[in-house]
Amino acid sequence: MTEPLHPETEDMALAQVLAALGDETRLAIVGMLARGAGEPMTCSRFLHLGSKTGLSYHLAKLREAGLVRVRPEGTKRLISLRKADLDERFPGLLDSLMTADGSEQQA
Amino acid sequence: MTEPLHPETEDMALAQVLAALGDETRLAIVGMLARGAGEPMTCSRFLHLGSKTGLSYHLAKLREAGLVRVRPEGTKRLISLRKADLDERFPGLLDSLMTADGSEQQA
DNA sequence: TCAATTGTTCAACAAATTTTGAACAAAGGT
DNA sequence: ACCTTTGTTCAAAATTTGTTGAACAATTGA
Repeated sequence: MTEPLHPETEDMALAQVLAALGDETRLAIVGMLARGAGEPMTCSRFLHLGSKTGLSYHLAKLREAGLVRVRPEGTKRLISLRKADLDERFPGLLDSLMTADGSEQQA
Repeated sequence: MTEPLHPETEDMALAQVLAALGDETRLAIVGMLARGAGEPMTCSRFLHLGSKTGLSYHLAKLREAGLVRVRPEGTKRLISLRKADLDERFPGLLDSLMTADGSEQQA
């Protein structure tokens, strides 16, 4: 099992980030992480959103786009939102997304 | 030829908007419109981005997501960014996207 | 009326994405 | 050593997305 690869902050591509977010499952994952006050979550926290295999796939998409960081910790993987990096690369984007996402939850 | 359909502002779905933007061609179209100071553009203005048919497809995606308004004018179609509607529905999103897109152009 | 301009629609195709299940890998606990 | 937990990898199948070219529709101008 090889170390998970993450793009450098400056290598994040806008279209790739938006494509990664343009999926209900992945948007829900990011929403949970954003509401989680920066605390990393294990993959199993997202199991209600899909199958084990499906989540592995979606989390890889998010990681490759630069949205999340994955840190192996024993047999688990700790997933965290790359908030500081995203704010640096795309100022204001994450905040506006979370505001928008929050207003959708109500409806 | 039936009138183009547009979602109401409150019916715009975040994931659909992001999916529409998660494509280089469509992101380029929106970028041009955003830099165009609100002036509507005809489809032919985007011809350097792809074929006539392809643009028709991509513009429909943008229209269905709520990003652009399409107004038939004679034999042409005037395309405009729904900036006010987007700012109302997703405050700050468009601005952060255009800032980010601008900073990508340089690289 | 005829031709040119502007853009859409359709069907076929190609390509990328997503889902599924089985098998595997690494670490921890007993 | 064995079993459990946690998550990945692989290949196949299903689905969605994007592209192409031919035909069409509406408007404009000569």
